[in-house]
Amino acid sequence: MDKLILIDGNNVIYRAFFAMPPLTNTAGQQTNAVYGFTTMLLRLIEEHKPTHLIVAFDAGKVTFRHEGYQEYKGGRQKTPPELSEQFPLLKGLLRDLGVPQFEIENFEADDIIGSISRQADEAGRQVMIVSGDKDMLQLASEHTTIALIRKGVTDIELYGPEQIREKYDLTPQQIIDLKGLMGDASDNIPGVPGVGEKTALKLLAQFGSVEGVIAGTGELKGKMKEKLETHADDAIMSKKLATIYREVPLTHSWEDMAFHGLKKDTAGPALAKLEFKSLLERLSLSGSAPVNEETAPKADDLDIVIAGEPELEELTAALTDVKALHVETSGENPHRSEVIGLALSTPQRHYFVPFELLKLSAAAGLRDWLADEHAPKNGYDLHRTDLALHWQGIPFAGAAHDVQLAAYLLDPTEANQNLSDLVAKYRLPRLAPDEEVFGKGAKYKVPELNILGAHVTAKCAAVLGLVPKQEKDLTDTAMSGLFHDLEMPLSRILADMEKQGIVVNMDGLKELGREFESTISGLVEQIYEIAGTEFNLNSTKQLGEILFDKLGLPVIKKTKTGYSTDAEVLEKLEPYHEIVQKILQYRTLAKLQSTYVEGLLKEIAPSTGKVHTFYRQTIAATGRLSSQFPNLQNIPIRLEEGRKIRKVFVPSEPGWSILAADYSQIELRVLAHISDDARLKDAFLHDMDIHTKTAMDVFGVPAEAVDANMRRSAKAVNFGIVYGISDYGLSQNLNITRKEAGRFIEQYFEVFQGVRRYMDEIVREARKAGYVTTLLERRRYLPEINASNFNLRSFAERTAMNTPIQGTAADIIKLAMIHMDRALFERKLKSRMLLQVHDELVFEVPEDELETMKKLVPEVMEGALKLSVPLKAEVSYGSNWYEAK
DNA sequence: TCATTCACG
DNA sequence: ACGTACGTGAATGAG
Repeated sequence: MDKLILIDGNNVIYRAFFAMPPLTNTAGQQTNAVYGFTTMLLRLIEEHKPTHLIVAFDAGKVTFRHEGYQEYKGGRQKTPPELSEQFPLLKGLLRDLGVPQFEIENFEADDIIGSISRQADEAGRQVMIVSGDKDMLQLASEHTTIALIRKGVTDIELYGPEQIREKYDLTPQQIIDLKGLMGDASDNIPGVPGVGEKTALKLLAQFGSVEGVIAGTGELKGKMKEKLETHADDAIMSKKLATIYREVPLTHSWEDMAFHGLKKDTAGPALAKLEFKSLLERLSLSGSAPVNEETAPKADDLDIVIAGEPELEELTAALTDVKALHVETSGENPHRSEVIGLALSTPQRHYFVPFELLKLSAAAGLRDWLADEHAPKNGYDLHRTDLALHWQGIPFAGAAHDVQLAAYLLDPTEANQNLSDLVAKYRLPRLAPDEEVFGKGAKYKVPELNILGAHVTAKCAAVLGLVPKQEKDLTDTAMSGLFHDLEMPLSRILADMEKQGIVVNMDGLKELGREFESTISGLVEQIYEIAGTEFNLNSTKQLGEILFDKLGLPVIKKTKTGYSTDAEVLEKLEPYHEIVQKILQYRTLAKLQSTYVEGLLKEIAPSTGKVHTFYRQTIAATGRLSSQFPNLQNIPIRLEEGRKIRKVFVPSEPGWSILAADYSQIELRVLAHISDDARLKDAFLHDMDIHTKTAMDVFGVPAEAVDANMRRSAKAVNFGIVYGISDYGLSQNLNITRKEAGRFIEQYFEVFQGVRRYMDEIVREARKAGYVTTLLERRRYLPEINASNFNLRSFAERTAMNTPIQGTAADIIKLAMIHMDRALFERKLKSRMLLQVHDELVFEVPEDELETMKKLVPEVMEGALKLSVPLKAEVSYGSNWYEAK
């Protein structure tokens, strides 16, 4: 049998507040009303075992009652702040207990209860209404009992229609008439002056209702008759005000009110947080959820201190207890960010420190803590934090657990791992997304202090909740070592490299720009002349019209939006028209000019004369880094014109050199290791030219018979193998038919059978486990590996083949960077690591360290990880990056 | 904001 | 039959 309990939340918490002694928790927050409410609630649940349960709250300042009577509830005292502070605590606790709560804008709790009970009544359901308000008695019926709270919170008296008749000799409906006559001082309902409970009951016994009394005043006499006649209207209005509105539009269903028992997993921590130890024991939850330092604080009941100068002292004393830090910064580029403020979370309290405060001498202790590498910090994107603080002159060290970085390892393909998404993923209390608080794009605006402080502390508290959960997940997925010993240490090294930056010779770059400019303008002129018209050369649409409509060149390829005009298409069109080659040249130079000359000039920091890139450690699904603002991982090298750009990257001190070292064929060496292919391993053990060797084996010819074309094909096949080969892809790359490409692949696998075995095995493994891993256990999930859609599945299969290779190579160079950083430190070398380009490390080196570094760098890189084939690193140096080739 | 193109490993 | 090579970031035009 269903049983619904409806609790008048506002009324009960109010009574609890006055009934309980002023209990406070260790943080000084008063919790007596919440405690009293909870005691009553738990008792109700135990005794009555409801299947459905609702706590209703008032919502909105103006209720429909005010529309008729301005003074309604006007006489009521303002809610004491000690009580209003406890509302969010109660609401948060109810959520964690698993008790549904309703609020409906502009209606009071009793109207919600009246309306729900009417519907339940009509459905013949058993209902119990809990309140301290006698008005509720009007809702009693055959199925509905009213539990009136008398004294304290647990002393309740049950009223059905029967009990109401016994006590008052009235029907439930007549309760309204009773109030209409006697009024209610607490609600400022006037009633009839001089009529109290006794008189009212007597009158109702005689006339039945307010209307009956008014109609029957003729039968009365003296003072009573006079009062009733002059206040007849008041009585009618009072009755109206006392009538509970039972037609509130309800959007909630019966299922929404279902109560499935206390949510043990969240109830324990929530009660522990409020320090309700006796309730914990009563529910025997204390064992399952001890007061836990890492327990996530609830977003809406944080104990927040917005620090001003006086609070800095308390905060400084609390620093040893800080479990999380969040520094709020603006903008995408951390080298140009403003620091808005920072939040610190201790298990008890959360502090928000506006940035201005951090610069005061009173904040010296806090700054020392920030700079202390032995003071561990948990946070979100601490790498960014480090940089933003650095440029404000505040050193940062001691990153221990970065939740963004951990989330990346746990699922590197999950895009946009912002804090509020992470919090939702781990089912922690909701955290407002930044856009909600700051606005997006051009509308970005820092809100007023209280909103800002609440949000930034909520982010910090979210970190606090995420850390233990992620640590467990990292351990469960065998990535704890990868996280703590590789990615976390690397993030500090990256920050150092970025702060250091690399000098760009501005004059040299401008000169290069002028050279490009003169060639470009010449080309543009010629192209317009040949085309017979001027148009926007950068518009693929306009260019397509010129080439294919006006000049009638054959359409090779189409895009979603029209003609394709990419380099591959243009190269095929070259024989048809002289304009094509000029367009290709223009494209090359325009790219260099806009991206590398103009783009790079914009990124030179005036204060340092350097470019400071930002390596992102949480973007690439394979574990590689990416580089932004500017991207220094795609500086031209393949074509001589573009390669000249590298001449402007120079050492920061006179007499120093740029030294670059790159891994030779690292991906194919990794493949040799993980596939354990005998021939491939043999080739690397003898340090052969791998593409020539592949050509020899695939075509079955001796070394001297391998011509340039054969080597080119073999090279393409090797690339294809690393990418997860398909005949179609190879045919595109080599410009041959799919059949021919297929034959190449088949021949390759005939010779390199270990590679074939690996490719089959890794796909099978991915299908079974749902993910693939690198040598260092870096993981990538491939949910589409079992898709029925051919394209999706094929893509996932190629990814399964490629990720362990590309990812292991990424692991290796990351290890090398950590070893290199350590080596430079231990040997007290002045040389600096500046850049990483996937398989290459770039340093600036003083003259007297050149010989040391020429040996040390390749040694460290080659020794980063022991494989079954040797790793090989080649070093070169010069007066700039171009010369280091 | 999306699509196209092109720079890199 | 299906119709793409793997991983990135920046500039530009179009809607």
